[in-house]
Amino acid sequence: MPQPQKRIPKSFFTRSDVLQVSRELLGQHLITEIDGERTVGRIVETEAYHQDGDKACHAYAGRRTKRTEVMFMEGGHAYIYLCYGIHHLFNIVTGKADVGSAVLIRALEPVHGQPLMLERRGMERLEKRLTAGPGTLAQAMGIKKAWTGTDLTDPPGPIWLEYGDQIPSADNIAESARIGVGYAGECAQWPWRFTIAGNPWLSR
DNA sequence: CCCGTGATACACT
DNA sequence: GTGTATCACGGGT
Repeated sequence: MPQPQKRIPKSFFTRSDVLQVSRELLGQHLITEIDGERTVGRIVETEAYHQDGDKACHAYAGRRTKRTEVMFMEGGHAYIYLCYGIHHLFNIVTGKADVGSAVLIRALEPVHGQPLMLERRGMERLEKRLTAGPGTLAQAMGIKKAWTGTDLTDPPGPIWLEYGDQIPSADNIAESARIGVGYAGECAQWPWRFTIAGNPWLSR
């Protein structure tokens, strides 16, 4: 028996509805492999960003800069940037080329490689703060800013996504306002944050 | 509540 | 080219 195709294909990410992609990313697995060491996390919290009308989006109104250029790549690429001088934030670009939209991964449930994640975070014991937040999960997974622009669907990459085995039903997906975007005026209140309701690994 | 941290974006020479 | 306000955070008080 051949193994089922587990890696999430490009067609998943190139769809134009970033809200739908954000919802469907819940329950999927984010995987990194560095020097043969693999870490796996189940996505439990996402946020959507889109250039059209969304003032919280770095690509708002089609604004292209050196940093945001990768947001205009075809869906399925990584957009990684440094926030507040310390934290690497990992996003997945969505949609067609030349449209700036992406999904921020905000929290993971550790699935595999917890000892290495703990080491990267300088922690002794498994507790929520290991991966509950976009900056901490990037550190736990060993995500590097140099990976921005990487094609997440092109093996063998250091980072990719696979279908998870526990996908939440629509009833178990909660929507709320995005975190930390108060500067974006009325857009800050849009319910573009998606979580697996009640999951213990959520941020905040 | 407070603040470290450094890249980035953009205004202005 | 240079100055500087800002930031999709996290940890501690």
